[in-house]
Amino acid sequence: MSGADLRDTQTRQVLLGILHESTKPLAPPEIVDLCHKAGRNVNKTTIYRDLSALEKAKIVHRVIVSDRKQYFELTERGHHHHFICLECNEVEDILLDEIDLSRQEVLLARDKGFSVFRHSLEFFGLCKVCK
Amino acid sequence: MSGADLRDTQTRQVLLGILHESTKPLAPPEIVDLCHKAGRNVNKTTIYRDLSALEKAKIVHRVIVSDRKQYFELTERGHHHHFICLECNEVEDILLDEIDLSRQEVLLARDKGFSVFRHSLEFFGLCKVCK
DNA sequence: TTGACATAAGCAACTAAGTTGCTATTATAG
DNA sequence: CTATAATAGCAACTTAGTTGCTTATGTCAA
Repeated sequence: MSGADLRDTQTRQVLLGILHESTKPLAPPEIVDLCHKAGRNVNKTTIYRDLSALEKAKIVHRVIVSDRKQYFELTERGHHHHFICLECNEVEDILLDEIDLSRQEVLLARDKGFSVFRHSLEFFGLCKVCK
Repeated sequence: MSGADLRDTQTRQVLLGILHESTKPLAPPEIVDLCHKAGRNVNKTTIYRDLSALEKAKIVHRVIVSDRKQYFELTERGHHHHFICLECNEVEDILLDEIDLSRQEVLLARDKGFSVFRHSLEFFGLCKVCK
């Protein structure tokens, strides 16, 4: 599956279909819900394990955007940042080409001795609808 | 208490003492633990409610830095960013004076119609000890 | 095409964070 | 010192996420 050592199962087809159709990162419980709505009665354990497998295969990656929840989105969507509405908790992708934070990662490695793998930048506030 | 409409209770003294001595944001369960170690057998509900009260009074503020946990730190510490070690989960404060993300907040407001209150920037990787 | 077998899915039980309703306690103004 | 409003504690709950184990299924070789 997608070149990786993964089986092409029905659950994963549904899962990836859902992620493809989504314009924002999704939390595992949301995905479970959407699977049910799509007529596939999947167990949450499966979703967690599938997401981990897909993450390992770099098809999906983890974003930390809000309290107590992990969100996932397609890797192919590329690196970007997020806006989170504090009222409705909607997450919107944000592209900031003017800011190059990878430079900061290099500096952190040099000055602090960290190995920096990734960063995450989120803006919090109210969206058009909620404000 | 501190000008706000808050009582000066023993629990809050201990809580603020702990936050003052910490060089990194702390999660409520950690704070409960530290209270116990400091000889104050406080209930977690109290800590959650106190932190909310202190947040409302702007003495403390919430940072979202990792999966499933909320971290708190003193507001007076000023705005900064974080480095999170993926191995030991330690959080280290980071000051990046070269980057001014408040400009981005203005742009988001103008281009997207968001009211942006704050942002959060985290770098993930391995710390000196773990790598 | 079939069968073996490794991978994946499901189920149940669990951990841990965080919340809520209610009662008991305590800081503080008078 | 007392009244009372704020705070603390307790127990029960919700929800995210995990783990061990059994059952089902996709895939490869014969």
